[in-house]
Amino acid sequence: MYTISTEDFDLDYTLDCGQVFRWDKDVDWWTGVVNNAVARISQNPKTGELLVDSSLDEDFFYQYFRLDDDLPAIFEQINKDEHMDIAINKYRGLRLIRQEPWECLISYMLATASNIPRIKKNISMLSAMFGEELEDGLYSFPKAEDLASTCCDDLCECKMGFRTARIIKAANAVVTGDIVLDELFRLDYQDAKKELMSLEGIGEKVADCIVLFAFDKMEGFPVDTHVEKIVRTYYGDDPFFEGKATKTKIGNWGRHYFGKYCGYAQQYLFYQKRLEGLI
DNA sequence: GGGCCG
DNA sequence: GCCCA
Repeated sequence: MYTISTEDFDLDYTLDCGQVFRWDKDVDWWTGVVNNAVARISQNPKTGELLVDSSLDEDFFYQYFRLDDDLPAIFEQINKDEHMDIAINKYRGLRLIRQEPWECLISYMLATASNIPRIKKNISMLSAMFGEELEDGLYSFPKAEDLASTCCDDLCECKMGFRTARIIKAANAVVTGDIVLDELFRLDYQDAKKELMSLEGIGEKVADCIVLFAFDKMEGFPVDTHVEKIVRTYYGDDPFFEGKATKTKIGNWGRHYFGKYCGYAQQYLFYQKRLEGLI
């Protein structure tokens, strides 16, 4: 057990905002599986200090929770209007998480036409069937090899529907080296996205999520149905749109309007809508 | 624009 | 959401 002191970090917002699917809260403690290890974390509401029970060290969580991001500097960049001002003041401390590329890839492929409870269920079933048991009831996320070598019928137990075949294909692409995930760190935003979109089942939105959450591309601005509604409601008359604000136009607008940290802007708007609806 | 799997 | 018609 050890502590990590933090500033501008809210554990609840960060783990609850819908970017990660393997954490659950029980009273004051969040339990999750990350990097093949179990972690239990609670936050002192007064001091912001984290209490951590895990074999993973302080440096790991510093990276994982992006405590290296200068949040005040990021807010200064994205705080373009009263809507963002309200969101960042209300949910201050929400941070993006640096996810593991492989798990993030599969998680967001599963997110297609789904919802957070179901995505969580799918991933937990996937881990229980193909991962390693770390503690009773807690399993590591399966390796690409584990999923590539299974037959469709076994994977169907995980209730992933039409996503099943895509998951197997993606696992095979990773195992054969058809796509090398670590290489994507070296590519810029556009190229990394293009590479991901060569996989079946990955379009604009999913690719944006993956480059933003796993590959450090803060220009990712995923436009799902919620972000589309938010932007149309708050910013739909922006001259940039020249008419109807389509999803692709909204993505380009977000990158342009909020600048290089637009991924943070997207997450604050997204979380606010999930909790409050359109206001 | 409709089908896809729960 | 993605994909294909």
